[in-house]
Amino acid sequence: MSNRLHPLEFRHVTRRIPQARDRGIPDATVARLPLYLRALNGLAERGTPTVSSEDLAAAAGVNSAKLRKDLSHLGSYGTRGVGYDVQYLIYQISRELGLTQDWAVAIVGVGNLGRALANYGGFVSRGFRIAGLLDGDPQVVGDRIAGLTVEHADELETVIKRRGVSIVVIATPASAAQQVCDRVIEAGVTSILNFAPVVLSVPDGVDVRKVDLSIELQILAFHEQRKADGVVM
Amino acid sequence: MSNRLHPLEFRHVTRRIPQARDRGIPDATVARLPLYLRALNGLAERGTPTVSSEDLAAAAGVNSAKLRKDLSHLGSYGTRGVGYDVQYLIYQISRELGLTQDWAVAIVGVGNLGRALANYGGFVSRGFRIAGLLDGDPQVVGDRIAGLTVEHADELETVIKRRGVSIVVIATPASAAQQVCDRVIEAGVTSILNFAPVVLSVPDGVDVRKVDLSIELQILAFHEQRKADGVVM
DNA sequence: GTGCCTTTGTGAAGGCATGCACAAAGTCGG
DNA sequence: CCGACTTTGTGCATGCCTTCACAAAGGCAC
Repeated sequence: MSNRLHPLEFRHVTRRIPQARDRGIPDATVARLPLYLRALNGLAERGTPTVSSEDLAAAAGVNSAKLRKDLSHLGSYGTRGVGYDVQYLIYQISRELGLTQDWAVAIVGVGNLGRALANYGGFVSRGFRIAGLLDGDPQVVGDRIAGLTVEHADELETVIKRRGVSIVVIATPASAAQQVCDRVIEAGVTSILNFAPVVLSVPDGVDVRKVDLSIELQILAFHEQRKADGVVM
Repeated sequence: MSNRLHPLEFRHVTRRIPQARDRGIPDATVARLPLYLRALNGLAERGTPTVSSEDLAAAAGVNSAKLRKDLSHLGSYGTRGVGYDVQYLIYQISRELGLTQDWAVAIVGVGNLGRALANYGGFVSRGFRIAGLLDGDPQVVGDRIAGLTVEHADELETVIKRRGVSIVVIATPASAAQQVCDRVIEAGVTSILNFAPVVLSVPDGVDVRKVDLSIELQILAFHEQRKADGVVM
């Protein structure tokens, strides 16, 4: 028996690596940029011309040093003694996040959640255009939702290729999710937002983000129980 | 990701206190427990009696060492050479998360998202009971959704107190969220799941978790843009 | 131009999470 | 009852993230 490293032990290392070759922005930072963007848009609406890291941090609910470090990854866009120009920073963050371009999104699965997503204003207002709604249920196909007609899931590949869809939202039941996932990847999609309560298995190079509504509630329940147990708060 | 401190409050640290007979389970672990639970339920349905950390980790999509370390925080529930008893582990994790008790949840805001949440099966099946649906729009009040009648938001305090609601889901427009938040806290609620795109300001001792659908899309767009820019993957 | 005041950008330290590697512990066939 | 085998639980090293603290930079008043 060898006590050296097994040469084949990198099966589980296939995870996406944040790797710093270019301007490698830390994942934690990327996840907060949308937060800053939202706060900035709020300030812009009120006509605020500039904002300090302290104030912006408060509006976004983070520590100001963290905010400054996050922004420093994008470049040096602040002015010492003054703060950040709101409009300019909005543009820079948007550009970094890729929101200055138009993204075509398809939603697969038009149940309650799919409908809610289709009608959700937060997408359209940020450069995401819903280019297709698809469902496997003939009962639902043909419905008009948010200005779009629901198409049959058979059309998935066609819709993706014809309309240049690059991001797919999976809002199907758990049982259909992996199959849909495989098909959209086969059709060339490499970014997936998954609402189905399953772990999707995907090849390298494909990004999957998962939103699980019940997990959040379970985490809350954990903390709520802690409080009730008489733990010193 | 969690109840963050307000930037101006970090002098008097009232942070989560790990002391007290220290069963202090790391936040990162708590966030994964629901994942393990789901994987275990899948195994239980197929009648699997025991599972190794390797297999369970694969089903949950995590590293097996991480899984073992996570579980070790709950206690020593595995058997060396064999693995974990599926049913027993389900029970232990459920208990730790507080899912063995019944949680009354109220959903405020019955738009598209609120309706989707009310109909979402993942809640009920995990010990969460929807005890109230409320909305400020008289047009919506009286609608029957998921077996419940929508009540007017004026009833918020009454509903919370009479029905023992301990977790509130805010699915209102951004403009109403803070007001709803203040009211439910005043009524004694200390756990809030917020879908409105605003940073809620709450006193210490109140847990807020936030789900923002558009943030996830923006993070995907960031990575998608990176790929398109010809970055080496 | 000078000096003061504000605020950024970042070096450094500490904390937390991750994943490897292995000893300890338990099973199982014979 | 024993020895081989499997798998857990964990010490440890590593790296990322957060936060503090401060020097450097720029604005502004005069």
